[in-house]
Amino acid sequence: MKNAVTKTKPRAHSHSHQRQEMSALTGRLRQQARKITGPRAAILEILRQHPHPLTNKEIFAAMSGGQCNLATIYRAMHLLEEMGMVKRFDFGDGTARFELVGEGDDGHHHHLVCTRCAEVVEIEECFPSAIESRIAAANGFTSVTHKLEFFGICPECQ
Amino acid sequence: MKNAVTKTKPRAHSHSHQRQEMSALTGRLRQQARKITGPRAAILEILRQHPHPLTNKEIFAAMSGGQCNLATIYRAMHLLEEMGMVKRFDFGDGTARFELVGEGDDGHHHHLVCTRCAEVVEIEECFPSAIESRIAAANGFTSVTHKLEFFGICPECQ
DNA sequence: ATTAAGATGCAAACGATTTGCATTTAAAAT
DNA sequence: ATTTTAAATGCAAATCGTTTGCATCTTAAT
Ligand SMILES: [Mn+2]
Ligand SMILES: [Mn+2]
Ligand SMILES: [Zn+2]
Ligand SMILES: [Zn+2]
Repeated sequence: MKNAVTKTKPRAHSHSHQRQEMSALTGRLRQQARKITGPRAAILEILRQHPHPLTNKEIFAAMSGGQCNLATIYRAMHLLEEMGMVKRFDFGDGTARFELVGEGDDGHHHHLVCTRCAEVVEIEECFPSAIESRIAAANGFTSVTHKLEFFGICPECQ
Repeated sequence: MKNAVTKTKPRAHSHSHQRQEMSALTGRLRQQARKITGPRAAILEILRQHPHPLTNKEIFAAMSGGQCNLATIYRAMHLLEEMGMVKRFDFGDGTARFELVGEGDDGHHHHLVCTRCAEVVEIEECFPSAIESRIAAANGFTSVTHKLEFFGICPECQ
């Protein structure tokens, strides 16, 4: 039995940031009859080790020797997004960012971004669903969701 | 005396949507030593009569006979944004949208957008400042604000 | 080993936005 | 009213993130 000694139980964040097993990731691809290719494995590996959203260019740069074409990354991110394996985020700078999403998790969460140095903090809080429901009802809308990001100056940059 | 009979007092929205006088708008430009030009007058006039954010292309299309060049609109929107006369919004479709802002108003507010027909509803509610303060404090950030937009299916499209 | 659907690389195409530069113009100065 | 000049415009070319057509490859099933 491992870890028999007292140990702080790891806090499971609502948006699961515990790294996913590579096998679980490739398994999800196989289930959908998609191929496990070099580029895809490399992309998933990079996403796996980053706790914050990455741009396609950042993913591309993170690959040692241009393991694949940038267009391939764009295509892969679309596929992964459709499959619900990654979530797309928009920090308002005209560049999409992607984060790996845990199995069964829809990935909905928010960030606090430093407008000086671009540091990113993962945020647990969400827009109060009671208020959102009220907004939806008041306007006759259904399936209402939201995009929400926070911006400010981080401790380092103040 | 007009309207002597019982009448519902018009609800003043937090983000002033009462149309601004053209003279007030041009006055703000003059104060900053900017010129009142044909294109700028046309742009302000169009923004004045639209309660929802407009894209630059929509503003351009709203001008009868190509009263000005699209690049001029882009430049004007940057100027107006810097001057705090318009607020930029991002609905996540890669196209900026602008809305006229009342004098003294910072224009901060949110929208509910139909993902089927793109109908836009102006929203009064805002992210609870108490929670935002807690998020800022918990992470040592200052000057924290947020971008927030709601998405759903409007009554027509359901 | 064969095969076919799926994936990739590459370059061209795209749409929104920005920019350089010659020309025009609003508004201040005379 | 005329002159003057900083500011603004038009136009075309450039930029940037993203998408796409197509020939070529590769995964994974047969
Ligand atoms: Mn995140
Ligand atoms: Mn609005
Ligand atoms: Zn949320
Ligand atoms: Zn708000």
